[in-house]
Amino acid sequence: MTKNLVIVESPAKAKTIEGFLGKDYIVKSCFGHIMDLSKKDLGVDIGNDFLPQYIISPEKKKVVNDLKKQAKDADTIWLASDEDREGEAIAWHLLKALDLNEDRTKRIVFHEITKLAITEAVEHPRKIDKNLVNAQQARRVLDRLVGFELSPLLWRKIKPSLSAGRVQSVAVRLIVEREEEIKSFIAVSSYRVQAEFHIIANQKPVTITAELNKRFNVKKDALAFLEKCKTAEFTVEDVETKPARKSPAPPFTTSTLQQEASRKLGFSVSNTMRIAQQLYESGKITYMRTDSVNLSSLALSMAKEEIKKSFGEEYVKTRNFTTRTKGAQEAHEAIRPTYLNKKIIEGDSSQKKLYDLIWKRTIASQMSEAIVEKTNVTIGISNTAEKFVAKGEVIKFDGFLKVYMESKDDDDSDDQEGILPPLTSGEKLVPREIAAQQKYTQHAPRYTEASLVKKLEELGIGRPSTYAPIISTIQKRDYVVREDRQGITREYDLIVLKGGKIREEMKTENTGYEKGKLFPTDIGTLVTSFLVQYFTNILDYNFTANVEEEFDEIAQGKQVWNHMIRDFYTPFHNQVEQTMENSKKVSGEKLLGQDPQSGENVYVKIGRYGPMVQIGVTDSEKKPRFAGLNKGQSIDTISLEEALDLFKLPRTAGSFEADDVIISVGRFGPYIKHKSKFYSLGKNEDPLEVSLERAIEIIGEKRNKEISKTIRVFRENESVRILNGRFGPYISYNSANYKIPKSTKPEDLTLEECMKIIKETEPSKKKTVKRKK
DNA sequence: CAGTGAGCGAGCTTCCGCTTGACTT
Repeated sequence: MTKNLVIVESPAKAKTIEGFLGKDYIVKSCFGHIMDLSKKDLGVDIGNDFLPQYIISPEKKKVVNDLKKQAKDADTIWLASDEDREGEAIAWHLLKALDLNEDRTKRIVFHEITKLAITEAVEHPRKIDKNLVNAQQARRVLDRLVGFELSPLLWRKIKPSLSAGRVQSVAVRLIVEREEEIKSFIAVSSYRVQAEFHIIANQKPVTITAELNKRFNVKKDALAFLEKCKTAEFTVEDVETKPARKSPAPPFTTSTLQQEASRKLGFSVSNTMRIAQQLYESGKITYMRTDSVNLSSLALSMAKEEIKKSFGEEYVKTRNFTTRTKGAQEAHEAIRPTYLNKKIIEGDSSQKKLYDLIWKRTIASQMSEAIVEKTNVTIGISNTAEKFVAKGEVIKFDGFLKVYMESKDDDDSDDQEGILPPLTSGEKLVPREIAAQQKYTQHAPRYTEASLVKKLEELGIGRPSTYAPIISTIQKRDYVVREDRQGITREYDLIVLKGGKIREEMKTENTGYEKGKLFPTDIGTLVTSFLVQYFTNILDYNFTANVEEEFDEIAQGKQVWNHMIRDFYTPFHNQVEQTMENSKKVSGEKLLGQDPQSGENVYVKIGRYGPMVQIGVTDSEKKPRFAGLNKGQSIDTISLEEALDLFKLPRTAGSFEADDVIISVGRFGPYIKHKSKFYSLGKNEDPLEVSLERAIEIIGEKRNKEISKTIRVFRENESVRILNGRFGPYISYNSANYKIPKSTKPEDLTLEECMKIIKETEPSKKKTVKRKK
């Protein structure tokens, strides 16, 4: 009989801890939350003081039953879920779901997985903190009420299946408003003047680049300035050097890891988390969902050791970072390598890269500051008051920079500050070239997945475990798309003074090119403007921060959780009802123009299935015609001509093998239909232009592919085929697929054997293909 | 997988935060 059962949230953690505790302890995991609000109705009994209707989550039934059995055999049950609001609730749910006796149940917490931390935790058990549990209930109930009252409102007023919530709606709002800001942005230009001076230092020619301390708004002024420069003398007026220090960034949290992996490695947020999970499960890094920048004392001493060994004593400077993040709960350590003396790990290339990043960041965080010397040289111009300024930076001691430097989001800073040669006051300089370049102001950057996470974290919205899911939810709901967009070329002036002559040039640059950025869709924009209009309070960027303060008061026992919920819900529910009654259905309808053929109005709007064009009106005798917008089109930007083009499909390209070849665009893009078979059209094919010849070619290509993937067909029964697919050979029969046992060679199968496999195999439960349409 | 958008109107959709597997044919 086991004396002690310890329950933690993560199975990987369970494995490690079991090693620390010895044979009297068995450690199991509950895989996160085991109970949740019922999904039928609201799951909250409004009339009964907001009593939550908990059920054991269906996918956790097995886990709970297993734990129940283990608990029966144990003398003492140790609830060791994480030390935060959600963890406390998990402990409480375990108590309830496992039907535990409170006298032999103990609650323990630790935020480092070290033997010392765990044995200490076991020595200091406590009771479940009911206040903290109540704070979690308030959080959970509030989210449910907001989500399950706002979403149905959207179904009625905009379109079915839409969703809204405390977190996702604000995330979308950020992207929508950034786009609006960009749309109304007007780039203004000014002329930046740079001079190149050549001097001889240590018998070597060196170029110094200096920038004028003033920009000219108009070309005329830039020209006038260069004209003056023709005859001017340039003198070094001042050389100022001052030392500066640079400090390393704190160790990784989930959010900063996602940002750096995106900037330095180009990983998407979900990719980063998947790889981090693999590293965690194989024991290479600590837990990857954390908001803490704290390192354990063990980690600090390991870092010290490693830095001393690899770089020398003078590079060591251990420090404790404190979090500045709103609402951080710090149940875990920062993300770090488990063993800091392990510089390189086994694994695939992405694992190696991510590990390397984590190792460097962790080590650098415990290294000395870098000492730099900054130099500012002011160069006077004899016939005008403006000055040229040259900036230099010299690293005197590299410190942590030896290992790691954090990247910035805007990496297009073109002022490279290098080393300046020694200059003295009064020294005369001769310019080799002075150039005035027309520079345009930039709009605020669009969000990337990672910079959105950064912003959400700043606002205290979302948690380490939810950043990646938020990003995918708002894309799944079609509120936001992640895309690359082509830029446009723009002309700019370049005026160069060289050899006593001024030359003017018109040059072009590419601007506005976007890679992997988040753009709002028509639906995202419409839903956001609806919610902002009627639920300004919920969509407020500070809403989460404000309710978090109240949750904290509940956790401290200063407020009763369902009172807080009542104070929120009463006006909120009233708002919902008012909106349901008073607001009209919104579709974002816009009149594009008239159809030249019929003279009828052409509208674009959001329909039941998304953005569409409509010719004519519904209440006229003639039925209106409809067409859905294609991918990449927007009701905001589509032209009348493009809209009318959508009605040219489907079209018949001609006849092939006595059947029509029909070309159209469906949910998955443009396609060819022939003999009730579908053939996708590639990116480079225009469905309006594709000829019959090309269509036949595409049909032929697909047929050839089919043949090459066929391993065997039976003449006696052509509906049974052995095919080669993504996951290896399989049997296809009546549009259902069957696995081939590993022991048999697919090419040797007889028809009888195939039929036997088909009969014996349970028709595999069809994956519920419920998709957003 | 692949045009659907009223008319009649069933029954469905939805939140956030904890955790990993299942196993694609």
